[in-house]
Formats: sequence, structure tokens, C-alpha cells
Amino acid sequence: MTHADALRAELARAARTLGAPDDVSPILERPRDPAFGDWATTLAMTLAKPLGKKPRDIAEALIAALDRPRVGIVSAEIAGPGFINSRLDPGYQARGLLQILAAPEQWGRLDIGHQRRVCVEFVSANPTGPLHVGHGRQAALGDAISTLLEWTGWKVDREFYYNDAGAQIANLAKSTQARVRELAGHPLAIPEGGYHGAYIAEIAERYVQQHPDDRDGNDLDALRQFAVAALRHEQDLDLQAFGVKFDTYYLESSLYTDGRVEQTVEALKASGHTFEEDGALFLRTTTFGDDKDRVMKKSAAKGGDYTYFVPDVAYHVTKWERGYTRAINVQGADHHSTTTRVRAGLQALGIGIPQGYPDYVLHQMVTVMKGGEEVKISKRAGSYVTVRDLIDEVGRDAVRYFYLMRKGDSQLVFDVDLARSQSEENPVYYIQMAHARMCGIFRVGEIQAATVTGDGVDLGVLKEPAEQELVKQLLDFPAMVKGAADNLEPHRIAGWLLETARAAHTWYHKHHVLGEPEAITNARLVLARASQLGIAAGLRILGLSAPERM
RNA sequence: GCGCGCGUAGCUCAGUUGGAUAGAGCGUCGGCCUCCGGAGCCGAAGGUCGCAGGUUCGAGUCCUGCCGCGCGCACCA
Repeated sequence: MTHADALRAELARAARTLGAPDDVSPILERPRDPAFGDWATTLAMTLAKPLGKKPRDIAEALIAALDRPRVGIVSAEIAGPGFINSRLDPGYQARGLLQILAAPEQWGRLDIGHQRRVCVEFVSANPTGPLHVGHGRQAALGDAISTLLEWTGWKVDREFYYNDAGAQIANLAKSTQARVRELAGHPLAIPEGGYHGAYIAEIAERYVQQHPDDRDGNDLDALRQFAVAALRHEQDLDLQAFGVKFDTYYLESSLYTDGRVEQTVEALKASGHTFEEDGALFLRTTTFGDDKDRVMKKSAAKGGDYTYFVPDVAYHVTKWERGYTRAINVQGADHHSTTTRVRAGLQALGIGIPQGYPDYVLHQMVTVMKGGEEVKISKRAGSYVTVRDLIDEVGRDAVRYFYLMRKGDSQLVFDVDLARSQSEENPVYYIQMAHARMCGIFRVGEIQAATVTGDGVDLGVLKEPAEQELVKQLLDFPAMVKGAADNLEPHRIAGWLLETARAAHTWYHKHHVLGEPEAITNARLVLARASQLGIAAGLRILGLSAPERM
């Protein structure tokens, strides 16, 4: 239980003595201006209507009813239309830091999920090329969202869905074939819609080395397997460089080989939500909110294949059957039309899957600028910037932070030159520097940081404004983690880290820890240790390193 | 045309679920190194929160209508 929880409970108790309903839930805010105090509540204003009294009168009665010493309040006053601004005893407030020192691994963790299982699917790139900057955003987002859910008590599996079946893979095989034949002296003939990137030619060269008996590239099946394996390996290396690990790789092709696609189609037919028209099989998705019905199986004239969303529905059935009561898919906004279709398919099956299943976190497009011009991302034309290009140029931590510092649903302009030139000025170094500085204090003072527990230390001496700001900022962490997890918005962590780093730098610059009177030094060592641990915790959620020196 | 997202400082973006005088980074300008790391600190300039209405004690935030940008709207994936 944090201090804010205790304060809310006390406010609610006081409110009930005035006749407020039992379920009253006071809202606490940090005032924008510290001059207003440490906490503000709008409780009196929200009670004005139900109690039929003026906000300021209610505020007065509330203050009188509060057991102030119990929650460390030293002063409370009414402001504006009915805010109650309260100030806390510095020592009382700072004692919250002891929670961080006592159990650093637990700090900021909550149990909302009760270890229920959730599947977070992200990246899921077709194995038809290396990962580009758009996949990078997904990798950073998906990984951070997964970690946030772990911190709030969910049992998370990170899953990568391989679209290793279908038309794009056929294109890949034929493109590789064209390159193999080029090596054998034939004119280059990349098929319509094929892949032109240089990496295809490299794969072709290796194919010929390992398949000397097929210099003319006649074995399309072997070409396909070879190319897919090569590109999966490439993508694995990209993810490794980015520090992202998956628990499960699910292959689309397996849905065909184990009969799940057929089973799903039969079940949908049996549900009565399908119909045939012009020789094609349709799912009546309009019943479930779609704006038109969708083809499931193409007519014989068009090849008779299933459209892509049919295996996608079968795939999501497996998520449900594998025990994930919650599923989150991180995807680019260009795929947003699929959400309606997949959900419609799952509803049509009528097997008890909840309506909003799965959740989607859609992120807007990433535009790449290089040399002052937009780089058009086209795998087929072979012009794009890969995740590994970025990592090589600005470093893993900076790339991750860059992706995560803004909300997913705003468009992201990734200016490669800027990211590179700013690498010295990048906020991530500012944050990591704050962490390193805190570590530096212990290094210089030759103090084992872990031995600082705060036992017997009077934290009431942390009275400087810069100290109190830093204390409040650190103690806000658990609430901020909860907000970020509830909304699946890791960028809130990035913002918190920046503010915390700023508060830490300011404090560090104004006040010394070592060489002060013993009582001061001891209290400030607690604050330094708590800052170091708090910043490290935030960095860890985003998948960034917390260096002890830079 | 329809659906989703976005429009906030010169640029890139936050804005704690409707709160008080709208913030940060970069850029620009001006200060600060005997001092636990200057990869830092302090300060200044810079805003019609796209436009117009509405809801209420109170709107950048919610509703409606416009304008602009992006992405979707296949028997492509």
C-alpha cells in the first residue's frame, strides 16, 4: 500500500462521515505548481452535486474531518473553486523511499493479472526480407508492453507468427529462382510482384553453393525452403541485435498441415454464417459489424485458395484453446481492417470467445528520412532501412528509446541522420547518465550501495525543494506503471524517466551527498540509492541498459 | 465517398483519463567548471492547443460540423 492509497482511503472515510456514498473514490493529483502543495484533490467539487452543498463548504468540512497526523498531512487549504491542497511532512513522505530500498525487485510491481496468461503477438514479419524500421517499432512496443504486463502480474508469452505460407512466399521462391537462373547465365526475369532486393541475389548464390545439382533452379520447393530458412535466420539476428526474445514461433504453414484451417472452415460453414456466391465462399462478417461480407475461399477461376484471414481466424482459435484468456496483437495501422474480420470469424464460431478478443495495439506508420528525403519503404523494390542499420548507427538503447518515447498512435518520423547526430544529445544518455551519477556517489564514497537500508536514518532532513521534488517523482512510479500497463502505453515510462532524470540531475548539482554532516549524508545516501534503483527499474521496463558508468 | 488515427512552441512530441498560469527535448540567445562526472546546471525568447459551435462550476482533453495530413476500404498479404 502506497502513501497515496492511504491518503485516498482516509479522504473517503472523511467523506462518508459527511454523507458521501460508500463507493466514493477520491482523485489525487500532483499540483502543477509545487507551491500548491504535495497533493491536491477534487473531491469536494465532485461531491457538490450529490450532497447538494457548495464545494468550498464541503472542502472545509472534509478538512475538519480528516485525521491529518495519520496520513502525514501538516497543512491543508482550500483553493480556487474547491481544491484541497495539502502538504506532507517531509520525513513522512520520504519514508516512502524505504520501500524501494527494502525490496528493489518488487518496486513498482502490482498484481492485477493474478498470473493469468496473456499472449502478446508482435513483429510477425513475413520471412521475405530483413526487419525494417516499421518492424522495429513493433519489436520495441511489443516487448515493452509484454514487460509492463509482467510487472502487473500477468504471465506473458511473447509470440511471433510466421506467415510462411501463401502468395508472398511463392513470390519469394520465384524471385530466388530468377536470381539462381541469372547466375547460370539466363537473363534476369523477376516475376510480377517479386522481390528485387540485393539480399535475394545473395541467397541465390548460397543456394547454388549448397545445391550444385540444381544450378538451373528447377526445384522450386527446395528454393522456397532455402530462402525462408535464410530469411528467418536473418530476422533472428536482427531481433538478437535488438535484444528481443520470443517464447513461441507459430508457423502459419502448420495450420494447414495439421488440418486446423479445414476444421475452422467446416465449423464456420456449420455455424450458418457462410454463403456461396459467384463460385466463392463468403463469411457474413456484416453480421458482426463489418461493412461488407468477406471472401473466405476464392472461386476456382481465381485459384480456389483461402484468403489470408481464414488461417488467421484458425490461428486465433489456437490462442484461445492454448489457454490465453487475453490476447494482444501489436500491428501496424495499415492492417487495421483485419481486426474486424478476425473478430467476426471468432464470433461466428460461437465457441465462447469474448467479443473484443483479441485486443489490438495499432501503431501508426514510421516514415524514414535520410539525407533530407523520405526513403520509400518497399521490400519488393529493395529500398529500405533495416533495424540493424539503425542499431549500428545509433546503438540499441537509443533506437529503443526513440521508438518508445512517443505514443504508438502518432506517426513517427525516424530521421536517421538526426538520430545519429543527436546520439550524443539523445535523451536516453541523459537518463542513463543520471543513473550512472547516482552509482558514482557510492563508488567515490567507497560505499556498498546494497548496504544502504535507511535503518535508523532521519529522513526528515531531506527538506530542500529539489529533494522533495525528487522524492515525489520517485514515489509516483507505481501509479505510473499501472497507468502505462492499463493503457498499454509504454511511452509513459519514457516520459517518467526523463522527468526523474531531470529531478536527479538538478538535485545532484545543487546538493552534495558525501562530505556533509553525517545525518545529512546518511539521508541523502538513501535518496541517491532510491533514485538509482527507481531509474534502473524504469529503464528495465523499456528494455534499456542501466550502466553504472559511462 | 466510407472507416480508423492524427492536427499543441521554429522542428520532433508529452499533457496523469474533465482541473488551477498548457510542458519537455532539439534548435536560438545569455550565464555557471578548485566542488560526489560539464554526457551536467541556471535563465530568456518562442502558443489563437487546425477552424466554428455545443455540453458545465471548469475543455488541449468529451459531443457535432467543417479544413488539412496519414493509413485502410481486393476473389492481395
